Amino acid sequence: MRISKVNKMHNLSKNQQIIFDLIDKSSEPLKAYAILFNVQKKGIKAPLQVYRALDKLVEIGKIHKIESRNAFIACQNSSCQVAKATAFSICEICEKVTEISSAGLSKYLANFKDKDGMKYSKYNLEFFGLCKKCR
Amino acid sequence: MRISKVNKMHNLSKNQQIIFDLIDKSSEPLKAYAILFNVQKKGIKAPLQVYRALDKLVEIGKIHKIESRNAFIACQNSSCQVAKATAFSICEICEKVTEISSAGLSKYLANFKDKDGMKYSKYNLEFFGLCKKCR
DNA sequence: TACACAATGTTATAATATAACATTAACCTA
DNA sequence: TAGGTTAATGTTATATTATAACATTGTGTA
Repeated sequence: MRISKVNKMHNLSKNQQIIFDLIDKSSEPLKAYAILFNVQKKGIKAPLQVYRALDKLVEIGKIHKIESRNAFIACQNSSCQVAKATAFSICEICEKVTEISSAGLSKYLANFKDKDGMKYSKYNLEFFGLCKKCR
Repeated sequence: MRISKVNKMHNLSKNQQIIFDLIDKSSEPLKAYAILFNVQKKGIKAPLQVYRALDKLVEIGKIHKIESRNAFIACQNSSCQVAKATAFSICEICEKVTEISSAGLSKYLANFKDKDGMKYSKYNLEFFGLCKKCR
């Protein structure tokens, strides 16, 4: 069965798949050079190969970048197709990161208008605090 | 009149003041090495001098870091003493950044609880879209 | 004065990310 | 299925962002 253009799946390329698998099975966000180190045995030798795969994976929403940490985490939200509305909680002690999926929050932010009545197409929110274990 | 310990003002040091002034008069967020270039004539020669001043200024809430851009902007919100609750709008074309001060938004986020009932002490929110001019 | 702490100065280096260019693979369509 | 198009890859070099380590100086206060 052919995949139609409209519903086109994001079939990952070789490098993209290797890097996604690594991030997906990681229990914590991974940094680009940690990824590089881990995939060198699979033939990915250069930073640029990693960054290109990361860029694509972010673009299609399979992973997200935690901006305050320069690290990447797999999308936890099965319905998230594009990286356009993301929220995370970050523990300042153990650095555990969790993707927040709250219908209320995302609705509130998607509808938020600034003073000029401006709405935004995209957002990223990072909460900081202490996780249950670290309190 | 002496300044009491409790109400201590943040008297900026020489380097902190130089760097704050530069950021404060800038119409756009500044990157660390752009700052370095600009203050070399004032005797600040090394990246570390810049980063140390930036760290302190962020800590006391005089400036904020725009995480997605690795750039720094002066706090627009006169009541903001600490960098614990920040929100910005970022134009994806002209890169104009504005600090959002919305009582509704900050109240909503300050009171936001995740699925486990967890509240957070701090957050950073970045909205992306097109500014008035760029639409 | 002298103690404590914050800030500075300096050199070196670590960590994060992109430029530029050549090549190969995958996909579509005529 | 040939040929054009785009995405992905490989590779070397380099740009950008940030911190380590250590010595010194300034500042407030007991």
